[in-house]
Amino acid sequence: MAVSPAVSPVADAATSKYDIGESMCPYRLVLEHVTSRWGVLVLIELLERPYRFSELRRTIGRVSEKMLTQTLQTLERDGLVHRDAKPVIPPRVDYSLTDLGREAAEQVRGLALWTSERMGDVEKAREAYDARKADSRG
Amino acid sequence: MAVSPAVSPVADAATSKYDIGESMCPYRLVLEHVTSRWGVLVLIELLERPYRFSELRRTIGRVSEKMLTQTLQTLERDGLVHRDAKPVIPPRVDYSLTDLGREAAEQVRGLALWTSERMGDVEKAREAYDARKADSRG
DNA sequence: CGGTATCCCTTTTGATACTG
DNA sequence: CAGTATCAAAAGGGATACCG
Repeated sequence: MAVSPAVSPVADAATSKYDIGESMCPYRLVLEHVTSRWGVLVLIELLERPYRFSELRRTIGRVSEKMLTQTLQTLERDGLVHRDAKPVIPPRVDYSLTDLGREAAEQVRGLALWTSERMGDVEKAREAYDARKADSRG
Repeated sequence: MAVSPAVSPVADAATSKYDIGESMCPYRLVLEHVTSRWGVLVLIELLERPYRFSELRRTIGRVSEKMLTQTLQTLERDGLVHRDAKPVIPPRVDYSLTDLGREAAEQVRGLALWTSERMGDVEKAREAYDARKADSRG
């Protein structure tokens, strides 16, 4: 790749008509990083303890190498995750939360915890909603 | 549309090779709804007060009608948002949080608040990261 | 092992036009 | 006003191959 993206490690798209990405308030961007599909899970797992790359991959499950790499790099760039690459063979890289990352992860965990606690209520609401819909359609 | 989607108000894609969507644990789904790009913003705004559809649209800014509709319907189905459609002409629809939605919104607001407070630290981390990268590339 | 580079399909999002 | 329908663009995400 010629020019440094410097924005996010998304490698593919070389062309983008307009870069909404960085032009939106930067605060929204961080929020999207920590609430991203894999960001949420990575932060919560790392709250438990440090993890190696493939250990994290196994724990989260069904995440591709590419997405995990991308997620970790984004979080590292935001200063939430610390990457510790040991110069050994075979390579060993440990990921852990920074102090900043721990704060973020705790917020995220709060949300995740609330979700699992209230899951039952949500499912009941969904059933009621679907029943109302089915009813109104005859 | 022939068959009822009943899953999510995503209208377009009639075909999907495999439905990962609903096969993942339902808890993850709720989490994705409340942390979704527009879900976060809708919940936070509604925490302030009830809003009408287009009022919400203007307040959030740069959200398409389609996405706002979709987001609101998803949150309504999950029992987080209450939709009050008055049978008047022109139509008037007010959206507000349910008790469950208020709890969710408070969690989300906590995260958003943290993000805006720590934004400075994140930006410093990014600069440091980019500098390290630029440096290591010569 | 821990990545990076590509290719290509899927899902999401937005613009636009239209309806009750 | 508050949506729905449709289409095209963009982003997300996975499979594979390869490198240090």
